[in-house]
Amino acid sequence: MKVHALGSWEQVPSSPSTSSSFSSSSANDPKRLRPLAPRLTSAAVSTAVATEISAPPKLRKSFSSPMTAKCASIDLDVSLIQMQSGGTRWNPTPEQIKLLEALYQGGMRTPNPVQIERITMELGKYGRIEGKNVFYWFQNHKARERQKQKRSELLALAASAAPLPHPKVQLQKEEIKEFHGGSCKRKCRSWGSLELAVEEEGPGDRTLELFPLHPERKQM
Amino acid sequence: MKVHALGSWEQVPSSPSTSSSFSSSSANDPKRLRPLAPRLTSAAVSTAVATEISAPPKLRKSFSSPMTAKCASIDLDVSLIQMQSGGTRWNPTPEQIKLLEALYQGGMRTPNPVQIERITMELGKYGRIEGKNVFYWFQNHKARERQKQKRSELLALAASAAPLPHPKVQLQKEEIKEFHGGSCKRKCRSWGSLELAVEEEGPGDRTLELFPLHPERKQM
DNA sequence: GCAAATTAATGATTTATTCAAG
DNA sequence: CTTGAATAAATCATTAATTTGC
Repeated sequence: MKVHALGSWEQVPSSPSTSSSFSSSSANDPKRLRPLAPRLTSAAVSTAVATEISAPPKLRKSFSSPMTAKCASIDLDVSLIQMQSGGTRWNPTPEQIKLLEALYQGGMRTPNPVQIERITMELGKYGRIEGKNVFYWFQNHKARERQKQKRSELLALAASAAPLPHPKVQLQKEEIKEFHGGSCKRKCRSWGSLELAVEEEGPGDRTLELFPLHPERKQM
Repeated sequence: MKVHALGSWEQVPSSPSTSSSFSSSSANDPKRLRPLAPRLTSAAVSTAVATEISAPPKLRKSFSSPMTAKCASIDLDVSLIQMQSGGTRWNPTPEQIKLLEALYQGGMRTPNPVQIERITMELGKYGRIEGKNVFYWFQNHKARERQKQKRSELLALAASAAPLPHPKVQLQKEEIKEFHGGSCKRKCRSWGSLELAVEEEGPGDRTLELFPLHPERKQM
């Protein structure tokens, strides 16, 4: 068995089983393409999810342990298998989230590899999880907490120093919700026309630059 | 994919939240300050390396030393040596750079794991190199070429005193949809740039994501 | 009630910035 | 100053929530 050790990103398998990982290139080429397989129906999804949660160690074997390769040539196959087996993204269980948040609360922000491994193992008790999920969780959580902080600061600022009837502040959805005191739960589409001169819409809106040069070359 | 390994997680508390090892880590969250990275002691390094976990999103193969072309147990030693030797960063030889630039010139931007491995092997003939070096090189080169491009565009613009080449207009959701005619749903961000418009590669190309090698530097 | 349609939340990727060695 | 390395910010994409029309 070879084990390469530790090289930078490599993880050392305790058994010869894995390693390849290249496969992880989960979504390989069809990067942006809509999944060939039509989206699962909600029923199917529910079932799948439920099953998965209740029986973590079972599903998707190929996804979690592609045993092959250490040679590039095989990776392709692995990728295919992996894709077919329906690689779904990690969906944290309440227990997992609880623990992660506790750690974050405790001050953890960017756990090192050793810490990540420990956390992964601990969380593995509650459901399938990988180190990268933990890593990503901290990255995202940290970033989003920052955003929240920044926004609330802005909000406070706009509120305190607002001689203007309609402060020109770009509010985020959550803030708008907050602002309206929860009386208007959603229906964001119409929020823009409420008393607040908020013109922001859904998450799909963005500032775009016109004149795409070769849009057809991207994705398709 | 998966694996885990070495980490010995002795004594697994059933109530993780109290695990001292967890919270102990990064108690500080220096917002912007980047702590001086104290040089790791060899002992620390060994430990870190030995338990490196990494489940980097993509790239997981052992992109390590050149000399272990096919797999090997030597990787460990090389890594250690490299790290212990004062953590010198990769210093590309002229031959290596020449080849990399040739590849870039040929259109390569974000080589996939397989490609990276091949490149690493090839470049290994001229000097020590790891997959991550190749990865970083492409990332940086791409980014810096972009900066250069942007700067020169700005200069040209200032010189000609011409109006903005790409007027930014805030489109509404519906307009965006209409504008794109549904052929390209998203991914509009880089359209404004000439260079970027053509940079995309074939369907087989994948991007690699890095896993922080020494996150502990932030925390200590 | 229910299932399609919408919207919000968030996992995963990519790009921009920053740090610091040489 | 150049550039390898690393992190943060922005973005993309999928899943869960919620709403809506029947």
